[in-house]
Amino acid sequence: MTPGTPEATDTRAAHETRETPEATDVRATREGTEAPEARETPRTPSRATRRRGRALVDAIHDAVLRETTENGVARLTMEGVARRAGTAKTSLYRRWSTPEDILMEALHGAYPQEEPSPGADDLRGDLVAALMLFHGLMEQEPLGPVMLSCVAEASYRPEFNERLWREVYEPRGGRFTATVLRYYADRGGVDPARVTPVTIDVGEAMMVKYTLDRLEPPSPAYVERIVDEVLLPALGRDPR
Amino acid sequence: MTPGTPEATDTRAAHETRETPEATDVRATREGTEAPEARETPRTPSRATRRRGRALVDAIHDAVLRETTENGVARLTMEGVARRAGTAKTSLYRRWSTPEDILMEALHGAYPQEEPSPGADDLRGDLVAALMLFHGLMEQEPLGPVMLSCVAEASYRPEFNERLWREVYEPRGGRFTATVLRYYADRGGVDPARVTPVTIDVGEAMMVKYTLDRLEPPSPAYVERIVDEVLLPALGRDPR
DNA sequence: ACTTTAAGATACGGCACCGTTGCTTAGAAA
DNA sequence: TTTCTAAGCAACGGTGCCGTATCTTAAAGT
Repeated sequence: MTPGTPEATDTRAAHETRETPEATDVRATREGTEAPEARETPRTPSRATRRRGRALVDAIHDAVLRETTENGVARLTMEGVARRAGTAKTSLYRRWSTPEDILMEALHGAYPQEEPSPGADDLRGDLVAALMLFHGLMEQEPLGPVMLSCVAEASYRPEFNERLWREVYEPRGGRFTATVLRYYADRGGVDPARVTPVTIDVGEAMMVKYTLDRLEPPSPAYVERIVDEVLLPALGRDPR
Repeated sequence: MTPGTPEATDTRAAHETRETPEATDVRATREGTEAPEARETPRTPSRATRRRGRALVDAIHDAVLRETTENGVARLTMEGVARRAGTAKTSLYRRWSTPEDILMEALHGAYPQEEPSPGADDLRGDLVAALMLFHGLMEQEPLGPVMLSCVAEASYRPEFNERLWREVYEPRGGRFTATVLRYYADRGGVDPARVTPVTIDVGEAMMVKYTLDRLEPPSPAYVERIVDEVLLPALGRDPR
């Protein structure tokens, strides 16, 4: 207990007074250092309680997602995530070795696993519902922006793209209009020959393009227009 | 053959021996420094000739585009561009203040300004031609990958997105199927009521989605399928 | 109550990039 | 040729992140 230490902040004082073998000279260095002060990322203050296990991991997942929406995948750093989560870098490195590992895990957990459940005999209604499911995904904070950023990153990093498919998309289903199209094709509501890679993709393609251009998902009315003006005609069921 | 190898130091030697007012001590420091050795970015060797004006700017434009294809917009740095262009940071700061400024200028210059020129009376052929124009854009190195990376960056940076539209897309035309659709709508080949934001966008949307998913543009055959299976039906001209 | 485990705080050397400065020198203009 | 302009080189102090190490301490397990 070296006496005479400035009382500083309570928590810090505890560390300042720790005794090391070569206490004297080392402490001299330490007293010279100033408080680091304001950084870029919001610093979550050290809390009274200390989180462990799931609670901590959840907080970190949340932090990595928010970091990504604000800075993008490419600018993710361990320090940033730690700062945002209000934890120590050490706790991150204990479980993961890169920020992207954390992101993948967070995405896997946050990605919704609902599938569209076509029913009745309402092709149009089921298509709209399927696209609205996709819509909900892109609209929901922070998942929507994060997914956009991931798509962006994936566009010039094949390994990242692969990982995204393997660790997020595929394990989580994520077939939207495809489910509906196959359902009706099997039951004669749609000509199976019309269910092609092109027609399967066109609904989501329109949603993605719209969102990339305007930086926000289309309105529900626009989603219906996609179905009426493109999807149904492509299925040979032009409403006009 | 690798640039930056020790014996390439001839040019540097000239600077080592330069005489400064306080020559002695300053040079002492310098002699202590080692050659920087291999960096991340390919270092273009200092050439015999010294480029100026357009030639230099062109080289820098080229460098920024290649940097972007490899690292993405988010990881652009002045040092990286300078290294790649084989020039000095000083020369960059003389003209631009951020790597993105350079990128915008390079894109503006590199973006093709052709417009589809619909002719004859061949709606299908003109649509395919228009999409193939777009296809050529995405396929051509380094423009395609760069545009993808820009789309990615734009997805979480509204100012960047705005700038892209203002400084690249809009001044360079870049209407593809839209031009064709309006042409035929004016001449009765297509019902004007069918030319909507949705139908105008769907061709490009499919191209973009395909490229984002697979990291390469679709084949010409696939482009034709887009026209046959989606675009024409949406225009009320289902080939079946 | 005591022990074990995991979270947290702090520091460290290293590195890449920042934006700037002082200077040399090649190329173009006079 | 000489003069002027712009390109190039090297260095600087500063910052942010890297990955690791050391030590303290709260929380969970016994």
